[in-house]
This record gives sequence, structure tokens and C-alpha cells, in this order.
Amino acid sequence: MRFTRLTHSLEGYIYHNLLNPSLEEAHDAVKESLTRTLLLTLIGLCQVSYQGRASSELDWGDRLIVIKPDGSVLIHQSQGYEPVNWQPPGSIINTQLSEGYLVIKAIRRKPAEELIIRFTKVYALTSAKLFDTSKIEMHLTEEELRQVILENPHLVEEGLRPVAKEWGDFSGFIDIFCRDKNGNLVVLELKNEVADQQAVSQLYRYVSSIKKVSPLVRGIIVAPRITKEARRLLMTLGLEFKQENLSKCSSLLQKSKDSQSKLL
Amino acid sequence: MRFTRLTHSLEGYIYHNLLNPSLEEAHDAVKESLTRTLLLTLIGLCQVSYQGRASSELDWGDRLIVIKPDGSVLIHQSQGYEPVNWQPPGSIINTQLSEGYLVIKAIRRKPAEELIIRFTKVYALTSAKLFDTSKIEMHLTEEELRQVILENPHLVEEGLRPVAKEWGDFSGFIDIFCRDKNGNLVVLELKNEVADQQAVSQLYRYVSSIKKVSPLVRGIIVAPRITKEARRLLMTLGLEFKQENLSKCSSLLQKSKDSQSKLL
DNA sequence: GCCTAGGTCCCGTAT
DNA sequence: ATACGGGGCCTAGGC
Repeated sequence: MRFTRLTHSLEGYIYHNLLNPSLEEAHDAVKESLTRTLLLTLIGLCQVSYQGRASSELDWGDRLIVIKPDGSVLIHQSQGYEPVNWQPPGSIINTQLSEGYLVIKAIRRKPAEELIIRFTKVYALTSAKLFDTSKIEMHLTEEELRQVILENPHLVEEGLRPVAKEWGDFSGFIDIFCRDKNGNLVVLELKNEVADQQAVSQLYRYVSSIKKVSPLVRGIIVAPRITKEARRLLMTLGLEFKQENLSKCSSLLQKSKDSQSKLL
Repeated sequence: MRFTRLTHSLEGYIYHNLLNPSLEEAHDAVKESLTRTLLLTLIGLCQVSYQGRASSELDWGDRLIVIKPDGSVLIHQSQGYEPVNWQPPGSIINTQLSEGYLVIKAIRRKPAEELIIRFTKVYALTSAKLFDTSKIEMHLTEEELRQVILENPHLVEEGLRPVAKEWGDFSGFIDIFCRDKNGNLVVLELKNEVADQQAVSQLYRYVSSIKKVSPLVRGIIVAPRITKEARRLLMTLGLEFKQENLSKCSSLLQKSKDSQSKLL
């Protein structure tokens, strides 16, 4: 149990909670939710068209629709992580009763996209004000793995020294710049899990750009493993691979830090 | 209006619809939803921990939780397209009352991941059986664009002939194989929108593999536009770019087909 | 605004 | 199972 604070929100609340509303009732509730910028969920029988970067049609069926205060729209079937249709944040949403349907449209420009949902039946509608000031804290991210190598470059190779802020044009894209014990430039590409052909290509792009200026530059992929084809490509391109489980390293280092701080 | 069929489901229904239930009531409803494989939505004050490929902590706040019959779990804050935490389909979900919390855990192996949600308050809980046999129909997909070029190779270059099933080892990865008017092999890489460095790298990998066997192979990116850096890389690698808006072509061709079929 | 790269990416498909 | 590429990817960070 990591959290010690236990709070009860006095501000979050449900605004609408309708069971089998008429389309008119649902329409009114949707309109009110939009003006009050509430989180809105509908479960109902609907049909969906999308036109924009691609286009799609989804015939009648029961789905869960989520409309967020920021203009996000999600349409979920009863399976799958991903919404079957959606609109990203910033969309302009409106609703109308038309030809016997409850119609919800979500439009955005740039790219020009339109999502149209038509309901013939709403089984349940809930709208709520969510109070939530917390932000997610992520660990074992690439940035943390980067720190592990920056502080322990010997994990990759003896004599490696990170050089920061050199080669400004590239440093935004390149995971880590180093010099090896011979003073040659080394570009590191870190991967959390398996390194594939794409990772190798990416490293190669950086290395070959730099090669024009500094011909002796090396490129090393640092990852727990590498696919067979990626390894072949790597060798063809004269790049290197160093096996290293960065997540594990990070955990171990964290533990050693923890035990040190306990001793203090 | 594309759909002529209008159906009213007689089978989709709401099972639970609770407003401000006690944690015990919510717990019972969650348990019943899981055994009956219903779609479950909860709005409540909760705290979330995740450990797996990465790890994360999300402190107390109001969120929407969706649990699907296939074991997907989504935790949505009031902003953003993406869930702040989630578990993909196939997760094993269980619930318990523990230390004054309603706890929902979603676990999967391979990769080993655990998501734990703790509620102190549930504002609303809805569970439903969704009847939905429709599958989304997508248009202007890569496969459709591929058909456009296969049927109209002159859009890329005069005298180009698609060759199918040749070079079997690669054909799974390569968008289109052709021979040009001189009989040389040509690999086409199609992009719906902008072609970037990654697209160029990818084409280069294929072309250089084939070059070992057939030295005169060419590679052409077909896309409405290309980024500046991608163009530089393309030229360095001896590849080519043909500007062509495939989506637009596809639409135009579709229209001409439609008008032809009307005439018949 | 464009462009690049990451993601607990998810997802289908081919091997 | 693994690996590779697509996605209406979305999202964050540079410039």
C-alpha cells in the first residue's frame, strides 16, 4: 500500500442518471451535459458514421458512448481495448433530434473530421462532474532508464563517458551521446524491451548523419534482447548491440539507493 | 443517410443501475457483472496502481472505470482520448472488500501486469448486456489504396506493370512490386498522408535486401507529400518520390465507377 | 504550425 | 509464441 492519504471528495457528483429515457429526455440531458461540461456516458442502440482521414460505417448495435468535457468522444463495443470510433479532444459536439433519431455529432477541423452517432434507443444515461487533481506518476520510463545509463555508463562499456549538450542539432533525438575510451563519439539507442529492425534503422540514421562530420562515430543498441533480423541488419550496417536489461538495472539501483538512505 | 435498416434491439438491457451505492452494494454488483460477463461502468473516487511493463501510481480522484466482458479495463479521467490506466483484453478480474475499500484487480500474465483500483466511494454503477453483431466497415484503408495503384499503375509512372507473387519472401512486407518499362524491378511504398524518414528507411531496407539479388531494383515512395528530412534521406539513398494523393484518387475512381454502374 | 519519436501503445497477420 | 508493420493511431517535445 503506497498511499497514505485517503480523501473523500465532497465535490464530485452525478448530475443525470436516467434509465430507459425517451429520446427527448435523453436529448435534453445530453444538451445540459454539454453546456455544463460534464462527463457523459450513454448506453444505447446506435449507428455510427465517420468521415475524415479515413471513413467508416458501423451498423446498428448496442454500445457505450463516452463524451468528455474536453470534447473527446469514445464509442466502445463490448470487446477490445480500443474504441471502435472516436473523436480526439477539442472536438465540437452538438446534438439534435432528427427524423426520429437522437443524433450526436462531433466535428473537428485540422484534420477535418466528422463523427455522427444516431440513437434509436438509450438504455442508460449518466452525467457527472469529476473532481480529480491528481496526475499519474510513471516509473521505469525511458527517461528513467536514460538516467541509469548516464549515471552508470560502465554498464554499457568500460571507459564510456556521457557527453551532454554536444551536437545540439541531434541531441533532441538521440538517447545518449558518449565518448569511448579512445575518445570516439558513441551514440546509444536504448530499448526497454526487444530491439527490432526499426530501432536499428533509427540508430543508423543518426550515426550516418554524424559520420559526415565525425567519421569514427559508433552506434550501440542497448536492450535486453534483439530480434534475429534486427541483429543481421545491425551487423550489415556496422552497428553494435549490448545486452542489458535497463528496467532491471533501474530497479536494482533503486533498491540500493533505498537501502542506503535507510542507513543514513 | 447510408443506412436503410432500422432495428430495435429486444435483447440489450441494463442489469444494474445504482446511484451512490454503499461499497458493499457496489461490490455485489461488480461481482455479479463479472460472473454474468456484462459491460460494467463505474464512476467513483478511486486510486490506481499499475505494475508491469512500466509502473505507475495515480492518487485519489474521481474517474470513470469501464470493465468489458472480454477482460478489458479502462480508467478514464475527465480529459483526454486515452485511458490514464488500463488493462488489455484477456485480463483476469476480481473484486473484494478490503480495509474499507472496494478493490478491483485486473491481472494478466505474459506480460505479467497487475492493475489495482481502490474505491472509497462509488457515485454511479451501471452494468449492461450489449447486443451488437455489427462490425465496423473501414474505407480508404491502405488495402484500398493498394488496389487503386494495382489497377492504375500509370498513376505512378508510365509503363509500370505490377508483378504479383514474385519474390515471395518479401511480398508480405512490401506494398507493391512492379517492373518498369525497362523490365527492372520497382518496389512501391504507399503512404496515405505524409511520408517521413521512417517510411524511407523502411523502403530502403527492402530495396537493399533485393539489391543483393537484383542490383537494378528501384524504390519509389508514393504519397501526397514528404517531409524535408525524409526527402534528403531519400535522395542520399538513391530512392524516388512520386507525389500522388491516393485517397483522392480512390474517391475519384469510386465516383467514376458509381456513374458507370448507373449507366448500366 | 510541422516534424520526430515514444507508448504499459493496441492490433492483425504471417511465420 | 514471435516479429513485423499499420493505425482515423494519440501524445509530448522541439523548433
